[in-house]
Amino acid sequence: MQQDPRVRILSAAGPIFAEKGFEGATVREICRAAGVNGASINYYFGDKENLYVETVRLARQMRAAEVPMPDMAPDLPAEDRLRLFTRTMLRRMIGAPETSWQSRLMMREVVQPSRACRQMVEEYIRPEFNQLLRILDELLPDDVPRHVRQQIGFSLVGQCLFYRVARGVVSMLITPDEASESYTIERLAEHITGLVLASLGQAPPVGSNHAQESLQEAV
Amino acid sequence: MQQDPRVRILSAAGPIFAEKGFEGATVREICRAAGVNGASINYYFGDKENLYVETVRLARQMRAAEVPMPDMAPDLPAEDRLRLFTRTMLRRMIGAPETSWQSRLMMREVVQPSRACRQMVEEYIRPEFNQLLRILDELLPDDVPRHVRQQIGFSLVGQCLFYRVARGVVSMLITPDEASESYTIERLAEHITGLVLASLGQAPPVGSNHAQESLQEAV
Amino acid sequence: MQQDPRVRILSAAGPIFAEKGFEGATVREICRAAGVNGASINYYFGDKENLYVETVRLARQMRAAEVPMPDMAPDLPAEDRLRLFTRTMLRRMIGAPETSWQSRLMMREVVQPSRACRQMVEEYIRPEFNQLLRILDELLPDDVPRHVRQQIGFSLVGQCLFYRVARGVVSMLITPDEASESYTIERLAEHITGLVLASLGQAPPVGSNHAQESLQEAV
Amino acid sequence: MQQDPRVRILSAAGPIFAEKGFEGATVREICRAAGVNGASINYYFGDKENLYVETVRLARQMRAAEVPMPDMAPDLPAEDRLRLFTRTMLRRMIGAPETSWQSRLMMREVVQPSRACRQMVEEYIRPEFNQLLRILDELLPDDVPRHVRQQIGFSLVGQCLFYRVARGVVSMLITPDEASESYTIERLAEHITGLVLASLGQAPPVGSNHAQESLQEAV
DNA sequence: AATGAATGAGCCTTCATTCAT
DNA sequence: GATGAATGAAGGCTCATTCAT
Repeated sequence: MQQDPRVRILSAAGPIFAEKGFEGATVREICRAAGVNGASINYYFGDKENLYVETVRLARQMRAAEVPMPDMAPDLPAEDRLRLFTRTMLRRMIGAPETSWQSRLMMREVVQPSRACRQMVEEYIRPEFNQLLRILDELLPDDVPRHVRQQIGFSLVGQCLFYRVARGVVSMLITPDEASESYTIERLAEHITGLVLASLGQAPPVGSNHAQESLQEAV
Repeated sequence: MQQDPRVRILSAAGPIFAEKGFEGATVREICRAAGVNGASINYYFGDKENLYVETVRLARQMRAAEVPMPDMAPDLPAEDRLRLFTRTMLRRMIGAPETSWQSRLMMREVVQPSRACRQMVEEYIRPEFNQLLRILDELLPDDVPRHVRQQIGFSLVGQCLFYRVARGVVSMLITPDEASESYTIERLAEHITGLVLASLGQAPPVGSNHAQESLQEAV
Repeated sequence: MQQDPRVRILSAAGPIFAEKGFEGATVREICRAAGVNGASINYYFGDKENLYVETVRLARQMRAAEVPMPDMAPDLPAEDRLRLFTRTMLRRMIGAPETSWQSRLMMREVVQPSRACRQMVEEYIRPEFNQLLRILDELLPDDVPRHVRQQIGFSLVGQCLFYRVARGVVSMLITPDEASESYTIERLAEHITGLVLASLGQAPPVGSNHAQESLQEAV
Repeated sequence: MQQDPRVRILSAAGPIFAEKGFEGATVREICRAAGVNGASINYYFGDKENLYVETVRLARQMRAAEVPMPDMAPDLPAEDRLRLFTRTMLRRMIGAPETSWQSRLMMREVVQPSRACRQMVEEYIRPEFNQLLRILDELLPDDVPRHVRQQIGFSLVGQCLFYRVARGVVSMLITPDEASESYTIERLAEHITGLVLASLGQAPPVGSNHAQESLQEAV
């Protein structure tokens, strides 16, 4: 199928590193899954750590390509752009379980940064965080200091990240019914965006529109 | 010094497991650090995994003991109790760097649950999450559905967790000056509590009081 | 029950050594089975090897006591005494599976002699072999040389031993029905005694009386 | 010298397993004796047990190759074929002391069967036992039941086996002079064959021809 | 006298890596 | 360029034994 051994190795390494971590994964296992010779990793990537870094890079690229941050028309209201941003983040975090190894692997890097982290931050996280800050700029008065804008951004990102990072714990704290009913990407995006906008005075308080929510659902 | 070998092993294992994870840590390394015989782990704990579980348990106990959730007077306004809750969480997350292995280890369990996670959730996380929900009950109308209350709770917890989980990434996105100036536990607690309360309509919008903030700082 | 720890250890060690051999058995296992402290073996017997030697000695003593070579009235025909001898050997070898650990352990010593073997030969095997030789003396002309008498004795003993030593192989070569039907102690004793006596001209040829056998069975 | 590491390992493992058994032997020891890396056994054989099974298989093959059961001309009298059979068995058991590890190892399997035993029985022992039964068929009336034929076969095999299995004990019961004089392979084969044939009525009683024996010896 | 705690040596196995081809 | 064979180092764990009490 895929004939470039480099790509085959990377594709095989991704899910394995994501599931077992750098230490837990073995080169043998990866080589077997990739259908290549046991010495190939050292041949193509030098050593295991280098392969790991490259795999993280690939994960980032695939994630950005598969779930790109949508082009946001400049005339779109900032509230809607914030909603789009949140929904995209959540999609990356908890959507598409069959390819979720990418976000899972990147999560590992965020939680325990290795050599692969710096690059991921500079080429992926910082640009998108700046994009988020630009959206917030339109929702905030000009004299709000920089660190406050950052922290609001972190608040939004943190809420999204939570459902990826603490997935296991969340599933212990809620019922399966609640999970399938109220913890979908759409619902969570709505909640998080609504909470942040409400905190900025740009939306009604959270909890005040539950009746309407129910009403909407009924429609 | 410490004479109980069990305790010495656990104390030595904590930072090592926290830093390198279960797979990355070796029993030899832990034994050397604890100054005990190489067979002691198997003697006292049966095997490595059991030691790991016990270490996670100890981490939870130490964390809960060092930074206990303060007793909250029933007559204290719910806003203040929410502020206390947030501040305590943040203290546990990012305070006391010399003992931060406990939270780091627990973070690992949250991110990648093992056998040790279930117990941690039941004995530590769920009770405190319920405490948070009770505080929110007082801040929300009665007809707000359960899942909304949960999600508001997760929003608050997620923001706190973020500064622990994404600590490395945050430090790449902000300057050291910003970190020491505006990312203290107090400031972050104020921000997060303010954001959540504002989103509930119980506090002025975030960003609206920056002038007062600057004023206070000047004093 | 048994209060002498030495005896308890020996009784526990017997079946374990018999089943797993010296290397395969562990002192922990023996101590647990005996219900004594893990250091008891070293305390009472010095080391594991010494315990093994003592266990072999005990096995010999128990075997001789439980299945003693019957007193043979001097007026009993030599043929009958030979039959008795053979039956006793077979009983020790393959009878009473619940207590057969003794013969099993002694078998190990015969096959791979250790320090415990010499004594077992002198105090147990040689006297009984001499007893066998005296029976044969009565069945053989005076001028048969000593080595022939020995070899006839070895032939008889070897046939008995075979069903213990090669028990596993025999059970693969015959059917379970054959085993329970024709490989009982009685049948085998009859066969072996008959074969030896026939070879000495003191009994009809083996295979010549099968009709009578069947006849007897029918009765 | 020998360049195939597999063969070197097997050759080194044979004597060690034969002497110390599966448990007693260590892979380190075998690797050192074979002059190969300590990981080679796992590399070539998977694990220690597999090496053991392969070593037993090799022992069987070498033994069969070194002392093959001779082709027996169909016109050769059954008595002579029985004599040949016995002599070959004894040669394998106690001949060629310098390569006796093969028979010793096989003895271990007979006495305490492991996973390697079944194969040894099916590919080696059963075919030759059947060969023996066919010889006996010619010496016995047709109406002798199957189990009697088997037991006569076991009687012959058991006598041969005895001198291997109980080698140590035999050497304690007889004098060195007797051993070198009357316990040679030839003499023992003659004795055992003679005893079995006599028991079938196909030869003069054992002990009746001692004079002729002495006479023959004198020639 | 007898034992619970503790230990050093050694076990088999797996690992990422190297090297001759 | 690419690989199958082979390896040194280290892994977790079990063992018989010791020693202070």
